[in-house]
Amino acid sequence: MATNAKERLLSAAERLFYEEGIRAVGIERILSESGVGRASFYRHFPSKDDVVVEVLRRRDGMWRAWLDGRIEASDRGPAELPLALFDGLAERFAAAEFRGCAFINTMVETADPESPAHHVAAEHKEKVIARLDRLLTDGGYRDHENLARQLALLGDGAIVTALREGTTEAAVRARAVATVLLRTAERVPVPAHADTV
Amino acid sequence: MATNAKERLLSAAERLFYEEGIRAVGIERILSESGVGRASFYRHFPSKDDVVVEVLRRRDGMWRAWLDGRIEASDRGPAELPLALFDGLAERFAAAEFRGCAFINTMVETADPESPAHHVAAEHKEKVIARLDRLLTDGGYRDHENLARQLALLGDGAIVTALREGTTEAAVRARAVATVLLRTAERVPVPAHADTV
DNA sequence: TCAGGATGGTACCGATCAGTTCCATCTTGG
DNA sequence: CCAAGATGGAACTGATCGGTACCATCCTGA
Repeated sequence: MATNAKERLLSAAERLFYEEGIRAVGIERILSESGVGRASFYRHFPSKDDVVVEVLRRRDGMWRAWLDGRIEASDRGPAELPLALFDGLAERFAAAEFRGCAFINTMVETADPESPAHHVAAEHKEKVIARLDRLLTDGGYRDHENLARQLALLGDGAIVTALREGTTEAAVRARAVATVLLRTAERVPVPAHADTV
Repeated sequence: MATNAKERLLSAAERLFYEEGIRAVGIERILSESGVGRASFYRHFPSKDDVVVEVLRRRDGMWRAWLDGRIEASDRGPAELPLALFDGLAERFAAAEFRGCAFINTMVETADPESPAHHVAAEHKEKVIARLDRLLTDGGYRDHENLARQLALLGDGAIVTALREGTTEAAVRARAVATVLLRTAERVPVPAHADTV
């Protein structure tokens, strides 16, 4: 192989889909920007829809690995570690290429909730919520599942708000709400060296 | 005029754009579903983009009128009247045709932040925030502008969450967060017959 | 060295896109 | 009652869509 055409296709498609939208990007664009021939494209993917799904799967993995990295790198204590999500979002919003959440965007663009792309996007969010749930459980929060879903809702709200405003303010705003939420939440008594929010 | 072709065009376009997305709906669909001739379409609108903008303007007016109605019809006291937003969202999420927020969807579909459609969508959100701000001011909240933006962020988060989940739960979740937010917010002392959150 | 597989390029397909033009018809105001 | 304007229908444009077929070339493993 010349230099892994499939990989070049996926990375070009991922960037273009995110920056301009799935429907807005034609096969031609993906081919020219990746330098891959038309025939090679259809040797690797049966159709454009399959590329969309595979791009989303990749991005799901990358995104959650990024979140894990932000959690590990955070100097917050266990009780306020969930706020690392919003610390990370603030960075993302500042990026020049920020164009919202690829998964929300996909669900908006792909109206059909039964489409494979919609499912992958929905599954991504559930995985993120599961991660937050673990974080909150470790932080000693009683109603961790409900809290996880509230934090995820706040995160998504921040993302669409940042897309509209074009600034990072939404992350700070959402984090402030999350902080109030965690402060007022019930926690189970932790045995030793407990830290507070 | 046969029976106001322009009105039929706009209402058909509004429904189709919302249900299936702007890019996904071609002129042909709008024509066949509205029963308007092709030539008549271009007599009323220079291009499809102009229809998009006018549809959004209409929807902006309708949406905020609906919000005002929900506020007026609410039996909540001044301090918790802002929660009427989430009461209303719960109803919207339950509707069969619910497909998220037309303005968020437009900003997602229309990648270019300088496009007229994007601007109309962004302005809509600012007007909603201004309405919430007035509500919070009347409710006696000190940091009303910040609170208004936090509630709007919660509302948008609830909408995209509801789009993903397909249930009304997100409205309840967001309202719970909003309730905590209002309960912990500082309020100016009100003279007489003050009511609490 | 040579064969086989992967590759990039191009021509092509039918369908659909937004937009233009022309025309027959219908409605309505004067 | 009739003229003027608004209308719906259809044919057409050039561009682009996703997808197929064919071909010359290049890289690599045996």
